[in-house]
Amino acid sequence: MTETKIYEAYNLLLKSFGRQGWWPRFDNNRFIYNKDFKNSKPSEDEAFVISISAILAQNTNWKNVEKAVINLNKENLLSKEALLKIDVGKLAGLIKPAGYFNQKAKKIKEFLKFNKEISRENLLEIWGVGEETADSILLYAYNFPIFVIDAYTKRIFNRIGFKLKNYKEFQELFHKNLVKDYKLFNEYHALLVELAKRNCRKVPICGNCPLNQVCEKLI
DNA sequence: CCCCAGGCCGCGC
DNA sequence: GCGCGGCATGGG
Repeated sequence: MTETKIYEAYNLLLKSFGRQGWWPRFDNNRFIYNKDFKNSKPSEDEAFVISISAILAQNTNWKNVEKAVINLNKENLLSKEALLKIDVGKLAGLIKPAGYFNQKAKKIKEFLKFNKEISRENLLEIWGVGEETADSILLYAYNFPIFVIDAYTKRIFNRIGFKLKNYKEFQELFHKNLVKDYKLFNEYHALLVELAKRNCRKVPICGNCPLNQVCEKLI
């Protein structure tokens, strides 16, 4: 049964990897994972940094995102007011380590203009914010119970045996078969990212995969 | 040298 | 609506 399998996969991942503590909070010039999972709602300042880092993380290694955020922090630029004051070229130079720096500088500038109510529909109107970035902001910065789908999620669940294609289909799979609990969605997505890094890579390493008992291995 | 990374946009069809 | 090229640094 689909529902059982999705919960089972979650429990296996959690047992195997433990809590991931996403989204890491930026404090004292470094990112910290909340492994003890206090899970308090991020402050407005924290939500802003999460949102900016979600844009920087697009198709980019997280370590490079950290470098870019540290560059911004050293210039005291981790606030909407401060970022509004600098020009897009200067911003691009500071976020260089995150890659696509010209595009991302423009995307951040567009995000700074956003002044509507936080909702999926409104976030998607921002140039540079697509479905995954919008959902990441909603879930991790504002604790909306919205499941984040990324390339890893698609890869993993296609291998396990769900033959789905687009973002919407994958998201419905989780929304229809899990209780809408932001803590569950938070942890599940983070665990999937970890699985993709350790085992379910493009060329998979299946030997010690925690999901072997629920995977069809149709590779 | 290669490939990949916590995607998105603009375009052609 | 779908596929594809462009965007780009840093690590393995």
